[in-house]
Amino acid sequence: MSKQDSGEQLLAGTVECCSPLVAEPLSGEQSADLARVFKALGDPVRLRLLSLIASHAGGEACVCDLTDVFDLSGPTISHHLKVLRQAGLIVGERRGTWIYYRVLPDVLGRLADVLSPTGTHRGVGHLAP
Amino acid sequence: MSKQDSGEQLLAGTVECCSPLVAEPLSGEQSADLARVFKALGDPVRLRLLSLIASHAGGEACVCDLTDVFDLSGPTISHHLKVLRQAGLIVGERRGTWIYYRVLPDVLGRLADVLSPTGTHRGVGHLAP
DNA sequence: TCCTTGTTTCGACGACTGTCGAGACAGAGG
DNA sequence: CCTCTGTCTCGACAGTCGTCGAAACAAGGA
Repeated sequence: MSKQDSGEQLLAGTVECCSPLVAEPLSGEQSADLARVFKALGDPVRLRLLSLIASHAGGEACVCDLTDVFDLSGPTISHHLKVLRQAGLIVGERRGTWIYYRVLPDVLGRLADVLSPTGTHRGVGHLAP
Repeated sequence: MSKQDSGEQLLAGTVECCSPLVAEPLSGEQSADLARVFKALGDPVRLRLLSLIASHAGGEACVCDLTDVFDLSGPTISHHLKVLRQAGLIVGERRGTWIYYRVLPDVLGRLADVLSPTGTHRGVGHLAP
């Protein structure tokens, strides 16, 4: 356990399948990978954390900003941040006393692609050049 | 309780918020509604069911087609279909002996919108003919 | 050095979820 | 009428999840 987390950013890589849900049946492996990310999004607190971080000035927010928004204990917020981190949706970076979290936009774009009926989600055109 | 299910298609209506996650912080209510739908998508079996239905010929599939794909009992498949139904993602219609399920494309499009970094998901212009 | 503040990890608890078998309901066809 | 097939509902069970308090770790300042 020399690293910070176990499988930190693994999921972000696996959700690279760009065929939309409605076009062809998902394989067992694809659906398992996607489900992991959707499960991370399937909690109101995590969803709000994600949007708070993403919409914060500079695209990043420190934990101290996030804790005050909810009526939840610090450890609980930390737990949700860890889940989002392990899903490859956010990354944290320590700068001095505080830790700043930032959203990895590619994964969101790919998820949007999968959900889109057409699969044509322009705006993330530069994800795999 | 004269209807088939309790809150069958309620969620489909509430997920009409089109401001993307990354643009502004989600309210508590918005995040709760979105989380319900994402939670429904947060299971590999349900994700696969959804794509099997959506990609099936004619845009619909009967339960008998879906059951054979998985190593799961009938009641379990029925349970997952109910969850997808209650999330407003699919609808079922009985025709003779079999029950056919169909995907409601609007919700998927709106979810794609929310996840998209730009929020520009064209293709949902003609959702209510 | 010690102390204070910010953040995470560790156990523990109740609540929810996925799965199953048994049984009930709905149509079709004798 | 009865029977057969397809689908759903009902309980029950193990496993997972969200939450908390206590404690540990990290960095800065007196």
